[in-house]
Amino acid sequence: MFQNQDTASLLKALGHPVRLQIARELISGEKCVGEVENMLSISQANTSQHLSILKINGIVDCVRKGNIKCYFLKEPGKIKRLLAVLEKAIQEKG
Amino acid sequence: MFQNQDTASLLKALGHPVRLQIARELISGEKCVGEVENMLSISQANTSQHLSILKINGIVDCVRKGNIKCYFLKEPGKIKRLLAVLEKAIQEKG
DNA sequence: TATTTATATAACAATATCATTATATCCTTA
DNA sequence: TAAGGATATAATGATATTGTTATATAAATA
Repeated sequence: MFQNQDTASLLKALGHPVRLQIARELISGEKCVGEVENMLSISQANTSQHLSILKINGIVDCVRKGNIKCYFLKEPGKIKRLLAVLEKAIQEKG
Repeated sequence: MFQNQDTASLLKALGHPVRLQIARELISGEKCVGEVENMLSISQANTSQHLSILKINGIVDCVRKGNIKCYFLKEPGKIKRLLAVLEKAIQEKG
């Protein structure tokens, strides 16, 4: 059972509609907290909390730029591939 | 984008170490409840509950064979691809 | 230095998930 | 049709997750 717990944690982190959507939005490039907040129409606090979970699980990282903080996918290629596989699976299911 | 909820549900279903391990074991072929139970060393009831969650989320299906019930991956190719992508992502992370 | 803007954290109530125990159901066979 | 094996379900308590509200921190600027 190699890295089973790590893999499960990664899946779990992405297994929430808000966090999955954030990951999707970040494919097109880094976004600051306020942008994510507006795109998903959720509260500032909740946005920050979900971003924190994504960061803890190694999915995103962030960099401060003066007053704001920009979040970005740590490994965009991998996330892109993962989402592509998933989309295909889901589409063919319906 | 509207498959977002479905995709998140799929990820969530696989985002538990026991269920992820079950999915992995089923790659090599169908297994009955008792076999899964023994392989993972968890209780019968818990095994059944996790299998039920996997089934509800369209990841596995089952067929009764007399006294026993065999569970199998509904779309082995897709699960295999998904896990392959994940494994690669995890391995390169460490 | 005081104010403003952007983000993070704490506290909390509501709900969900989890594993366990006990019991029920389904199928086979005697 | 009764008994036994295999699986499912119900009930439950413990823990985790979620979103909200309120507050704190950090950086820019007045």
